[in-house]
Amino acid sequence: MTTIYDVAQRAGVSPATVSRALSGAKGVSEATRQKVLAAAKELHYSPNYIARSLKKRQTNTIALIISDITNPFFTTLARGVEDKASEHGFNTIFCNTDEDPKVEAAYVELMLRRQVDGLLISSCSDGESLRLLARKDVPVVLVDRRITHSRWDYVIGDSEYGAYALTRHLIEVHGKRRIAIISGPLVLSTSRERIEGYKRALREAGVVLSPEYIRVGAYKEEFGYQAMRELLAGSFSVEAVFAGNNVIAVGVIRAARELGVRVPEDLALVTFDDFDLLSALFPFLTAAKQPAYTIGAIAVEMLLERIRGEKIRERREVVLRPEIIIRKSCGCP
Amino acid sequence: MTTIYDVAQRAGVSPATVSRALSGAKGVSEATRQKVLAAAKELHYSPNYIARSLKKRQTNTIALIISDITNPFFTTLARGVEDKASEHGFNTIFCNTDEDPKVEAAYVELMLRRQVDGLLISSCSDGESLRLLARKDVPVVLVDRRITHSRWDYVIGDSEYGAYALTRHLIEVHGKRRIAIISGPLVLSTSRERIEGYKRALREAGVVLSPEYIRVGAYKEEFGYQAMRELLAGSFSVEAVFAGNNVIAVGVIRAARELGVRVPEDLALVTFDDFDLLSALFPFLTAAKQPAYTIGAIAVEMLLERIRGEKIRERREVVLRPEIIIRKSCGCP
DNA sequence: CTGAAAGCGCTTACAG
DNA sequence: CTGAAAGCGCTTACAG
Repeated sequence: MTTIYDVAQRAGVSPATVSRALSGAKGVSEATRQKVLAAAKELHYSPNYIARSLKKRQTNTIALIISDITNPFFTTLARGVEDKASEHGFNTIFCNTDEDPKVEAAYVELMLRRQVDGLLISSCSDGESLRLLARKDVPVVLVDRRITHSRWDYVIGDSEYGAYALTRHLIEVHGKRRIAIISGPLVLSTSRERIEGYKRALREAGVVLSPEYIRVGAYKEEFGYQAMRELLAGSFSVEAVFAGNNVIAVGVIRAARELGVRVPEDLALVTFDDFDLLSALFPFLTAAKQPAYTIGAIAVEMLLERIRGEKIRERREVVLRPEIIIRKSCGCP
Repeated sequence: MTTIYDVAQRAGVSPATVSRALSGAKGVSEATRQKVLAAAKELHYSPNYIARSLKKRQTNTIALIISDITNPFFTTLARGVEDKASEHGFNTIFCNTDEDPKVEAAYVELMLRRQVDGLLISSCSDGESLRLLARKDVPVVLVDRRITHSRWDYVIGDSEYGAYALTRHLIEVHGKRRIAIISGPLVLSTSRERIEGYKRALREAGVVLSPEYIRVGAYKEEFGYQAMRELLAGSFSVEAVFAGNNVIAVGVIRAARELGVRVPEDLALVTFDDFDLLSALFPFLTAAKQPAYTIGAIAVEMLLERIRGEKIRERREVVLRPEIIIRKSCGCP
């Protein structure tokens, strides 16, 4: 491996000068710079960023901790993160927690050891596994899910609004009353806020439902499936379902299909998060589509500001309104 | 930041001993180890992996260079990579090239500077942009796309077989003859091999077509769209289309829809790569589904073997057969 | 079993 | 403008 010393020798200058010339620092004469550049080229010199990172205490790397890159919402968010980060010379390490707080905590610990300059986190807990992070002063921006009692900036979609709009649509346009919600766990802000929005729409319409209509579990396909089966098996005569997110929606559809329940004829369905490609091919699901790419891109910008050490005292809270896309699954033509 | 020196002082031993105790090396007495562990804990010591990487000349990091994480095939492949890599204590840096060789070359260069221990690459060129890599002896495993004249291991799907099976299905089961292919660029092995498979099926069936039925372009939605429009506008009376990959298929469907051409009634469609979620919800597209997750996982294992320096002389060529999933878009009930 | 010392490949005050 | 020197935080022969 050729180092800065080899280049220095070849160019007949000191390593310090090579470093300056290569980094484009000013105090270097043009002649020297050319000599160094030529030597570096001849030797196919490639600087070692690990050494630089150690010295500068900056790695130009950020971590993105999410539940699953395979979830289209996170895929798009991740792309937004990668694009914006690399635009600024940062690379991104991706971590999938599969909604397991233990895995999340382990990844956070590992990323800290790797000296990432900052972290983007969609936490699968209410911050419990992030307690060790709170003690450090490494920059963090929360994405998709906020943690109320933390001081970190966040960029999220407006869950309350999306849920409200979706539920209200079912009530007003389609005259549904018996609307169930199949929600993620209450430790997550998205779940709580979507339930709030759902409740507000019902309240405004004067609909009173048994608590059984609210199913709280996990953002997992299997939970959507189970919950839907239970709802269909019970004597609730559910007319419509609000799936807490796209993964749950998949389970809901599977359950409905198995039981011969047709969507939307027998059961109206609305959901959070869109499936981009699917919707391009088969515009079917009525959904609250969050600006996933933008969430990722904005989060990176905010993180980089913190990394640069810009003095921003207050916690920044960015809440982006989802787009309500009316298609067929709710019963619209 | 607390370092190994702080821990050493606290434990009343030398930094060398701390290093040994923490790394679990053997030559350390149990008593000393406990003292060190206790001191490390009290001080919330977190080892700096950058320093370790510099010394050990190993970063435990690999790079995954693909065209677009947003493409479901690569999303799943990436998940396979991340799972397998982290299982072995490696982290993954993701790079999206958007099929631009310049971007690819820049990423490769950058990853080398970052001292990744190895690279997984789905190259968007025929290796041109990887020329500088060929000179180094950093481990590389090609995924999804092979480069014939290189010495690197690869893990890919069997494009020739998949294309053959798909085309043959159109001919034998549906009696189609006028089958067009909308293919990616010829610099990519996947394109060439899919065209080969397509041609073999036609040849065996004694079908002779004008070269106009073969459209070569890019793995881009826009190209699928344009090519489909041209095919439909011409006097080819195309009965069926083989879309070179999933992205092209999306463009094909958009074009057909715009022109009021129904799939499969007016036009049969088969494609490479499945859309996992979409297919779970709407089983419609007949496709050659490549084992994307497995491709990623196997590629990592092979890469790690190279990184460990295991002496494997020959180039390893893993070709995984895609599953032919017959659904409705080809005309099957 | 333990420690002193060198070194991984850079950057950057400090002098001149 | 240029160089000698120190140091980033580890690991690991080499001694003892």
